[in-house]
Amino acid sequence: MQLKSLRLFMAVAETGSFVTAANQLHTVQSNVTAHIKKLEDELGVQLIQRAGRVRPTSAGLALVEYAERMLTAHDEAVSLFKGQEKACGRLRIGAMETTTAVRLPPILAAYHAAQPDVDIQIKTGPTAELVELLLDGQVDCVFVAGRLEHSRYHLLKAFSEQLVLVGSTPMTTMPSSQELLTSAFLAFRQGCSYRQRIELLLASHGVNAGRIFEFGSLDAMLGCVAAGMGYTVLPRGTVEAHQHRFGIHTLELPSSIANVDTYFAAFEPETWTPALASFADTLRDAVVVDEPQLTAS
Amino acid sequence: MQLKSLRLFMAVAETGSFVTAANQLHTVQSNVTAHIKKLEDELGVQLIQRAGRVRPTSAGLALVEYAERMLTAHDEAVSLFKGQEKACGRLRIGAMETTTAVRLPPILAAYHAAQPDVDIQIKTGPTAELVELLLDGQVDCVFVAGRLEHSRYHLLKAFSEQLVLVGSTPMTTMPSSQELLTSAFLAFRQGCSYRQRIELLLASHGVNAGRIFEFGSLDAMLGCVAAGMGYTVLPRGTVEAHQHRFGIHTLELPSSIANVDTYFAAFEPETWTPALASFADTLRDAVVVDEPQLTAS
DNA sequence: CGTTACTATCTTTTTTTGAGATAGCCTGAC
DNA sequence: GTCAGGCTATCTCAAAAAAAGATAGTAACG
Repeated sequence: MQLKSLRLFMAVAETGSFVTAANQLHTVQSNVTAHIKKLEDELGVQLIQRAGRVRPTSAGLALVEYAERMLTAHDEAVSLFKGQEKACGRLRIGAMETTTAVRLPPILAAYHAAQPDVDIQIKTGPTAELVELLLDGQVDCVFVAGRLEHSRYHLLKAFSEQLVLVGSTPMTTMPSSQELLTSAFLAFRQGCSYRQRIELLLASHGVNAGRIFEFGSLDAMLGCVAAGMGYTVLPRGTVEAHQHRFGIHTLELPSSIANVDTYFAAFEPETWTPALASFADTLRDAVVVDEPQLTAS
Repeated sequence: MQLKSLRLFMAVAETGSFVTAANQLHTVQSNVTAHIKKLEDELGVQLIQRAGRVRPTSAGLALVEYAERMLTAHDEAVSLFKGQEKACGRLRIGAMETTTAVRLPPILAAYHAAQPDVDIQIKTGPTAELVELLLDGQVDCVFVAGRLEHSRYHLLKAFSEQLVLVGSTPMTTMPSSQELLTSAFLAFRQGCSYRQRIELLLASHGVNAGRIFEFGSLDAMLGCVAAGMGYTVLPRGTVEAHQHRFGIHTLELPSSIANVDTYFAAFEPETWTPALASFADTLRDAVVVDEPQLTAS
């Protein structure tokens, strides 16, 4: 059974004419006869009443319902990839907590305005988990800290973050090694790339990464920092966005530790759905606009 | 886009291997490659990730959902016609009020027991309307009084009915012409073949069919007869089935007027769905069992 | 009774498909 | 690091199928 045959069959059923159906679908009448005959042979039933008026038989009418389902699904699938202008379908994005909270909202808003027919799904997690999700096909693209090693990814530097040390009291200089040793550090759960920076920071001050508490959400973490539970390391933008809600203070870190690039990563563009391709476009536009501001600051 | 290609695509997506997919669908690997490549060309997207593991891309995963819908609809359509043993789908029957009330129930019960997966729909109406429904494709088969003229029908004598005169008082002989002239006759709405019998009966007694009231339902009609509103003519079996509920009495009519055959009519068997074919079988069996009883009585 | 329009059938040409063989590539083991 | 094994892409040839045209037969209409 071929979709082409079903298309012809539906045209005959609707127009009541083999010739008209042939013209509608840009072919000749003998082919319509042949296709319908083949359908009838396959199903072992006469589908079209030829004697007198040309109309679907009982069996034909029964087939119509299924043919409609098949052809509708087919048309939708095609419009998913070949629909002009407006993309549709689904876009699954993986991103870090910090990215999701601060960087993504304006981009998603712009994207949704441009492509209102796309369903957007966000999954958050640390970089390592996100990479797994992408590899596993559970998301279409991810925002991760640092370049991915695999060569078969499409990478785009999306955001440049500056990490700052976050604590509950005002800081002008780096806390002493003693202070660092006795303090707790708060980080996202295993796999968060910022966590590596914390360890790097501690190591540069000759302190072993001892007490690191893991958190699942940004709010919880900042709340605990504000409560004096310890320090954490976060992008400056993220902290600024939350600073009015928590009594927290920041300290600049040396650029070797502070600078973190967030990359947009997906497989090759040839594998992208139009929804994803359009998102990449939106992102590129947003980055171009953002970049000068970042370097200027 | 061909269903065959989608089948292969789904097999590749599920098994993660071109070779395995080829074996599953009894073909060779080069054909799988060709089909998927053609799909990818048509949609302008890479559907399968070949580098490293073979797995569907984002676009491939999006297609999977539509492919499933198409293939499911296809499978259901095929099983509609080629499903072994159990028929499925829908069976739309047209029948007269009297047939529906008395003759059909046991047959439908037997049919439903044999084919539980078939949805049964009954439309009732007078013979002329039923013929229209059948011609119009709104029902798959009908039970009508008398043979249909059109030659391209499949006919089966389903039931032999004996019409009786029904009135509110006990009768031993035919009411007088005077009585008939002053009485009303109750019949189904225009198109009911029994109505012709009433006119035939009146004509045979030299009375013009004057006052004929039309009813839409059997119950209403019998209720009015019982209330002394007038006479009607109905199959004996129908009356007997309702006699305990209404105070009505019957009189045998001359066989030339009394005998009415109810025929099962549908288009040629080649146009039948399995559900309809199975129903015809059930009906044939029921008729064979019933017939001796009818002739014996 | 003839005309017209429609479908079935036959034939030819073109296209597509299926299968086999082979080359290249990646993976995993030693 | 190298080699073997398995996997996919590509090429080729044969077979099958589809498309298009021509023709004949048939039902509807005037």
